[in-house]
Amino acid sequence: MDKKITIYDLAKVLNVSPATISRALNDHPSISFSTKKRIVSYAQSSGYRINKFAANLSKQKSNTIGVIVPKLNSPFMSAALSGIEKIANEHNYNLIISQSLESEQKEKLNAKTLYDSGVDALMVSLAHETANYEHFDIFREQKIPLLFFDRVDYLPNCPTILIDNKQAGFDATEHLILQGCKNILHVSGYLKRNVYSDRFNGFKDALHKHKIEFNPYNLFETDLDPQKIDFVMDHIKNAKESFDGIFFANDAMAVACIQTLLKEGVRIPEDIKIIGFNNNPVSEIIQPNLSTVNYPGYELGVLAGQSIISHLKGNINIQSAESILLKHKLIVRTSSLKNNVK
Amino acid sequence: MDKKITIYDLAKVLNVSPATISRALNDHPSISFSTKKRIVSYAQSSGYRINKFAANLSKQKSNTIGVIVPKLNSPFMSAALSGIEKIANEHNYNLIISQSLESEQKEKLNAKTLYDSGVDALMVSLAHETANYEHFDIFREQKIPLLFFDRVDYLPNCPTILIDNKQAGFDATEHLILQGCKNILHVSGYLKRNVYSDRFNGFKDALHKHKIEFNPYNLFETDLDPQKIDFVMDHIKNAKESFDGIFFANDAMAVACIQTLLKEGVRIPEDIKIIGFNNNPVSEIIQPNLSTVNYPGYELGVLAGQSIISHLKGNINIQSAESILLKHKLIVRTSSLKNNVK
DNA sequence: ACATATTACGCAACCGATTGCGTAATAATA
DNA sequence: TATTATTACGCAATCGGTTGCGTAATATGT
Repeated sequence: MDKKITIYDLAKVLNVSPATISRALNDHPSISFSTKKRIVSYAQSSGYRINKFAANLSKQKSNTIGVIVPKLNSPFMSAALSGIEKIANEHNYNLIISQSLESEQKEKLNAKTLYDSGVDALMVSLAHETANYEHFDIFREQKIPLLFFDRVDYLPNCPTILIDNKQAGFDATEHLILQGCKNILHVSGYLKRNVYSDRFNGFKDALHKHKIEFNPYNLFETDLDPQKIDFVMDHIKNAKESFDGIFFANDAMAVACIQTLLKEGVRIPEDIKIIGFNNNPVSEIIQPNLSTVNYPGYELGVLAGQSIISHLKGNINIQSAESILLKHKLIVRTSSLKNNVK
Repeated sequence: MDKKITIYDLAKVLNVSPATISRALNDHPSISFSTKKRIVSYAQSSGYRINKFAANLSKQKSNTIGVIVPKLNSPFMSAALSGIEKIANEHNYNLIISQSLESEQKEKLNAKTLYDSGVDALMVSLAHETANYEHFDIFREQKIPLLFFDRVDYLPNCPTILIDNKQAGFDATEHLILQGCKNILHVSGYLKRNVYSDRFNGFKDALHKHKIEFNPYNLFETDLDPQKIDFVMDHIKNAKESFDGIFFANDAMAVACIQTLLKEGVRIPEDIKIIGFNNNPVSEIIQPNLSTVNYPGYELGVLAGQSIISHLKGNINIQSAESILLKHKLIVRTSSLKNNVK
């Protein structure tokens, strides 16, 4: 119905210049209170809406933050995104979310698109595949804040937000050892990614601390797709010395394994003790309840959001350019317990 | 380092007008093939990047789709968003995602913000609270495509994408009846929302078809927060005639209930048969496995994305302005079976 | 060879808000 | 009262593409 109304229309009606309108609407100090009120109230009643396209062009910023994640639909990632969105929303930033679907090429394309879209900042959780980081150069050249969360790498001046995966891997492994495990299998994700290599390193450290030898067959690298649990099962069955404990790099895989093992008559935790990672909702449902490591997705998202916002608002203290490590927490349930007591 | 380079810079170097640059880069037919090639290749090598702010302003469109959902972090919603993102991405649209957190006020604010941001279309899944729809008027006035998915209402010319909740509710209920249930409780969400009222109506229809009387205590309205399972338990215990079947409007609540009932010594499905809704991953994990209704989130997202894109591209056949009902599917597992056989 | 059609591009207005600089009007100071 | 400082606003350039209209150059038709 009504045509779009601009500050020029307002200016004409109110007998002031468009500049005054713009300043009044932005609460600029050099406009008197009375005209400010007059302008603002008329703008309201007339149904004026700012044209962000024009504002963005002249200010060269968009109040938009870009996010690239591997997949939207995982409990962890959607929790993280939820936290990010909450903070962004509170600070009047829009969130453009895109998925790399674990493909480096898509990640590169998304980065280009988001750059072209003029995002004021970019938050990334890396795809499994991603091996080089040239697609982020342009952001760094243009001084567009760039932050990594969860699946990170360490580029100069790029904050990272994640938990201490190495320590968490250590804790999980040591827990199994303290429950009596002597021959532990670690089912890992792609070791190229920090989150998995760190967990693996924690795993090795724990073995080392407790003078348990690490053999290549104690590690099984996967894509963590529970559909492919059979590969893991084969590895377990073909072990020279049967495993008495398994540390999974995520819960989904652990759950799939528990179900398969139970079906085959293996007792958990009596025969094999199992611990997962992430504290996925299913870990509390599966019988026996799955021990795991809590990975606070929502809180991580909130912190990541706050960090990027404070960058954008210019509160760049030295700290905020550093890594933030969130506290993880070992959650011991029955799947890993020596004496199956509550 | 390098300043931003514009089409004016290119024009100067290549001795053509900015208009020609623009047309060449947009593959406009009135530019000869040879100059097109010259311009495009030079633009490439010079590192030129379009300024979308300017392009958006002059074209008055942004290649951006806005999405408002109640919560990002639910298995269903993140699956739907994943599907939407995939389609949008394939068609070079950006997705701005925001959460209403079940608050009507936030939904209104988000709608305003997205409008101001100049989204080319809006996709909405309504908050529990939302009772009036004025915040969408501006979209309809400006002919900005508006689509509802899952939690919908029927505004003129607004496509809706969802499953046939009434039929699904009917199927779930009839299944319980056919398994021998005579006194079924329906634990519903807020009945203001279509998805829940439809399921409830299906519930009633099934009772009616099988000549089972419906009493007010056969319905229990909740916010479906599994934390508040105690209210449901109270209702169950205080029933005059004890229930022999429960139809939950979502799986999370059903699972919480199963766990509580089992703890109290109630046998499932022998004493009470239970069916959920959504086919949440936990439904396959819980013991006994939870019967449920499959609600294909990802597919729904894909369809919603395709529908909105086809609107935007102008392929507006009459069909695409209509509702789309996806196929649901009853998934029978052990939690509802008369004879507990596989 | 002359009229007409087509091709290939340039001109300049336009999208709508922002902002540095300048200045008239009013207030404060000497 | 004359002078300086403040206040409150207007002017006009700017952000960087897009696009309707006009036209010179070349091609086509008779």
